[in-house]
Amino acid sequence: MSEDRRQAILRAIVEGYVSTHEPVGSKALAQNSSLGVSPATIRNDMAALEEDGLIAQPHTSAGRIPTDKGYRYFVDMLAAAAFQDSHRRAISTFLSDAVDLNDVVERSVRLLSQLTRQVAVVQYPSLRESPVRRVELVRMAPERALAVVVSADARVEQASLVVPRDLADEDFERVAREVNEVASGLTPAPLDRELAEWASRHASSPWIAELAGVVSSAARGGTVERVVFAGTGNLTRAGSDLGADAVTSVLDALEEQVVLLRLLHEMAAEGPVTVRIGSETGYGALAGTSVVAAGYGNLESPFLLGALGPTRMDYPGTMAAVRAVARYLSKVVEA
Amino acid sequence: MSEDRRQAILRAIVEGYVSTHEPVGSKALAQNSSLGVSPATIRNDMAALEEDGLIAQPHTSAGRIPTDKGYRYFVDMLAAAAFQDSHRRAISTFLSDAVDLNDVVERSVRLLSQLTRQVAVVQYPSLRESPVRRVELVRMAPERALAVVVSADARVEQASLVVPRDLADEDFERVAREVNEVASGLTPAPLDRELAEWASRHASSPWIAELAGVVSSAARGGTVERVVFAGTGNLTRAGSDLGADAVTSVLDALEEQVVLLRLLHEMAAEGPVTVRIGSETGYGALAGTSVVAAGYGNLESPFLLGALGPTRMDYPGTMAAVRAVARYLSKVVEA
DNA sequence: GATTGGCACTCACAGACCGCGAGTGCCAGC
DNA sequence: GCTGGCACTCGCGGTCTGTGAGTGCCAATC
Repeated sequence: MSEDRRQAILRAIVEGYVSTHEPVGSKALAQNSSLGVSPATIRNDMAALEEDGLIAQPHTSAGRIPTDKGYRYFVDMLAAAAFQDSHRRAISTFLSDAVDLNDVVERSVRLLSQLTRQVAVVQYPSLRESPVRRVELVRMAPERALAVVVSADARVEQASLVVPRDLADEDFERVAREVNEVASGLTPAPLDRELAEWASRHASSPWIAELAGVVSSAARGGTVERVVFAGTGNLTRAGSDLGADAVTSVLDALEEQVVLLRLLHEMAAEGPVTVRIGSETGYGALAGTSVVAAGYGNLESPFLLGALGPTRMDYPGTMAAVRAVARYLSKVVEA
Repeated sequence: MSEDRRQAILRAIVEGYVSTHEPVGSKALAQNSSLGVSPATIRNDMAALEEDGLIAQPHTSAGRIPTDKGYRYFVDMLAAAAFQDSHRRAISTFLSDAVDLNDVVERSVRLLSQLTRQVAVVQYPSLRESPVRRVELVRMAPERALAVVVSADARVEQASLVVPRDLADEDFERVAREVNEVASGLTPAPLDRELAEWASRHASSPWIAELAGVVSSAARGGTVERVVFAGTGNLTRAGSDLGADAVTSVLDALEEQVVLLRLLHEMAAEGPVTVRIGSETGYGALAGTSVVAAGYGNLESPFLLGALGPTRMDYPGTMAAVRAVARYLSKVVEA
């Protein structure tokens, strides 16, 4: 029993099940695929594959379907997925006339969801290393102010802070001018130092320390990590395996964002394009769904993107699309 | 056959069906509701109601369920829905510690989706009438620049424009200073005049006219109308009548945004809290779903919010929640 | 030893059948 | 105009059965 043939059989089962959504039996396999062996032989190999936990039968007299572990094996043995030329063309036409960064991100999610026919997720990039261009300080109420940090790459972050109720407007304006003088032109690292030093000169006004902290973190991209989705409709589109409950919990998880971001972070740390299959995600809410993730931008601390769909998904195609969009976004962000 | 009793019967049918999800029959109605008449009488009235197209039976030997028209009648005869005190408390605790406008909006959608157990939609308010505080002009590439307009209420809008490739950086900076001098402190109406006048003084540089236009429209809140959702998971949560197809098309419509915004606009024009039931929405994709919408903010040209769910929804409760959140947002925005 | 054909077995699925009961429409009587 | 009574309808859930795809095992073959 050659190890090669078993791999071929597993591959055929995965591909068959992905395309037909039905358990695949030994006979059908012998006919359709070009293995050149009889059903009985295939059955023997299938028994071995089942022993290894790579495939399973939904019920006794049915064909086999891949388990999570089987998909994993399949994904790992994928050499390099062919990337359709149509994809490449779609990317350029779809994204070429984006006007700004937000637009690029939004078009990218849409595109990714269309290419993969899955739910696409892209994290907004916050270009953390570009210098601060200007800090706007606006007094919203007697004791509340809002800091708007505009960085040189036109990212805008805002954060609110509390100011003393009895602070005179002139003093407020003066501080607003000062913080601009201190912060303008600095990238986050020196910015932190300068702001801390500046705040220490105003030790008598604790709100200035708060302001310094707020500006520092805003310059780093703020504390919030935002993500956008597209293609949530694909979860229920005909052919999705997911039951109503599964869809509900996935939608909830998407809205939650926290869970999703943590998962994507973990995955991006592991390699360029990574796949988590079903239970591998480690989140009960995502049982039955797989996630294909990649990072883009600075590879030290990348921004995240990915596609999410039923375990029975077209892994090669999805991985290729995710990789392609990640590359494109990297180019845009790095430029 | 008193007209009053028929209304009471219709009301009982709607309420019964909404709470049990099952067709309601004459016998059950006679027992549970306090109509004080026999099932036979109710049957007669039911026959009349069916004649009028207000109710229907899914199959011959089943109870009655309301039609879209029946829900409409029910909604129209709702006097004033009692607004639970728990709602009021939820609103204050949930929204009290929002830090800025975006935060308020995001908390509001979440809240609305929780109160109604439906999909909630809120349009981002763009406070169009507040004065411009500052215009940032950033050159992104030799022939591309980005204008960031910060208004006094800390709304931030950005838009990109094309500049001459051979424009010297000094000239660019000078124009950046000028546009600030011209625009700062002006509300949209005078802003338009001043900018147009300023641009006409620079008639030899057509890109300045473009800049003026871009700033004008950004000050008005930009061209994009963004909306946020929450509670999409409620579409598939147990008890939702919607089939997989219906959910798919609703999710698609939500992502589309255009359709949804148009619908909400139409509805907001009609009154404070308006309801579209099933086919009344006029969009095939929303068959089987109803929309409860309201405007908030300036009632001349309000921003929009609403809740969206299966036609079999709790109309009084949903309308009350939508109205309450709209009021709250109005207060925040007007302040 | 790997492969193959044969064979008995299992079991989900679809269709047929059926009884129950909720609900109806109609009618005669109050 | 309301009510009780009654015959009728028909969807739903249950059981039953035949069919066929698919299996596991075994003996024969290469």
